[in-house]
Amino acid sequence: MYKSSTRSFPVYDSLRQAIIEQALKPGVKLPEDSIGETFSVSRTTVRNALVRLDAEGLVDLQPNRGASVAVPTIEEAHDIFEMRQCLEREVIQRLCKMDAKPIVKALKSHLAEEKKYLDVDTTRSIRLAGEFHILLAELTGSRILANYVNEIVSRCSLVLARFAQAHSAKCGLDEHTEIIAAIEASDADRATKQMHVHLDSVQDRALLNPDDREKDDVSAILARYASPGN
Amino acid sequence: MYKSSTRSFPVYDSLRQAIIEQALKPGVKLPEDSIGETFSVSRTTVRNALVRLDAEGLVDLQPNRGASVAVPTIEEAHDIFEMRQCLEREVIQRLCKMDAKPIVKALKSHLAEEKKYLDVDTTRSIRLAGEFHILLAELTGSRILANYVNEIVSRCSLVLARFAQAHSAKCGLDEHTEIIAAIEASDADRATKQMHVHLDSVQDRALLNPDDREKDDVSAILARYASPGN
DNA sequence: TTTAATCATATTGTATACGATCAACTATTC
DNA sequence: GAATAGTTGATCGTATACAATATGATTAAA
Repeated sequence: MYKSSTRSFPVYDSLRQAIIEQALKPGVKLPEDSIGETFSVSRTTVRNALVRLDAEGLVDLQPNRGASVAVPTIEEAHDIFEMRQCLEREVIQRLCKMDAKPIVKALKSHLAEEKKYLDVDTTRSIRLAGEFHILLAELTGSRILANYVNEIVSRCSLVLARFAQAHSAKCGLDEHTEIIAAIEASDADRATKQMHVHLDSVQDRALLNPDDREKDDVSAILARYASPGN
Repeated sequence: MYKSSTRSFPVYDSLRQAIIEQALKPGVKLPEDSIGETFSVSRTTVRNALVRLDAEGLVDLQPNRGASVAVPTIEEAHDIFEMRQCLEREVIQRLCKMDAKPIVKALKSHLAEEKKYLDVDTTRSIRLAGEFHILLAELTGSRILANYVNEIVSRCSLVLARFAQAHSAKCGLDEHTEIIAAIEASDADRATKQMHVHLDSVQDRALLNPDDREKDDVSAILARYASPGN
């Protein structure tokens, strides 16, 4: 959908990757000037990339205020996870209606990669875990579905950056294994349930955590300091 | 998600509407210069709008070739309809878990509008029929889900523009009525089935129509003329 | 000391300019 | 007459320039 032959594509791609890998945290300002300097392009080009990222929901572009990494609210966070459940359920159900053989082959190959970098390269490991889900979606053969899953997985990273404590490195590799097994057996119900459980565990890490909700809520933080003693 | 206080918003919005209402048909070129003239803005501003529309899949933006209204392939058309089934199923299932009263009220009010303009203002009638589905999605309270439905409904218009013969004016008003009734009864299964049937009928109008597939395929058209007699 | 107002600086919004690319047309050659 | 090469006009990609807006600091007044 986005053609890579333009100068704005590398800018878009780098920013996107940085946001997903949480190098750029929610709320961080993204000034056109400085980004342009680091990539040696003009603001026009940077702006192009930012508009796209805004359309994808990774960046918040406010008139006259510039761009910043999107800061999902807790409500949006829930919506995003629900949406992800919906989309990935669809993925699983489609895959289970297809010929399992080539699908399982591709998935196992990916799983091997995941195993390889587990406990070795954390950043890469997390990226691969996300790409497992994108691969699943691509294997359905539906470009549109794959795009949506790609987008929603990215936004989940944003939610995790905002609300989750620390990344569990062992980010569900066993669960990925079980999902593959269920697909191999063409057992749609089991696969769906496995996926549901898997995504729930990711979500729980982020959201079943009432304290974090107040992370940036100034009044809530101050309330803790305003003890009766003062 | 898109702030309306910029000069590019009206351009974006008008183009979008024109594409949805099929005034701008698939494949039509969208030169930055002439669009800029009609809106009295510079190419920079037009380009901004086009990038957004490209991200939404309504416009195809090719490097050095400019923008044109997207021309969905038959495969994409199927993907889009399947995706729509998936999303709207989710909408219905969420609505059936909620308090039916305010939902049904809003829906019936919209339905009255639909009835009002049926056989009176075709363009408006078609638009209202689409907006019924967007309203359904908005009533779930999930902004993300509503956005996705909005996008996919727009893309369905594109598919219809590309493949369907003529618009049936009575675009499923009865079916809308039945869906509301099922929601009113909080009967998720019935509502889901109704929605499925409804969307299938829309899709059939477009795609169960093997001739159209070859509409622009020159060799296929010529093949019909190259009878054995020649 | 606090509040309000003013100014300076930084950053964005938009237009314009110029180089690059593409598409169509013409002219030349075989 | 067909094919290729060269040319021209239109359109796009990107940088730059200037106006408009926001932000933060400084000063003046209460």
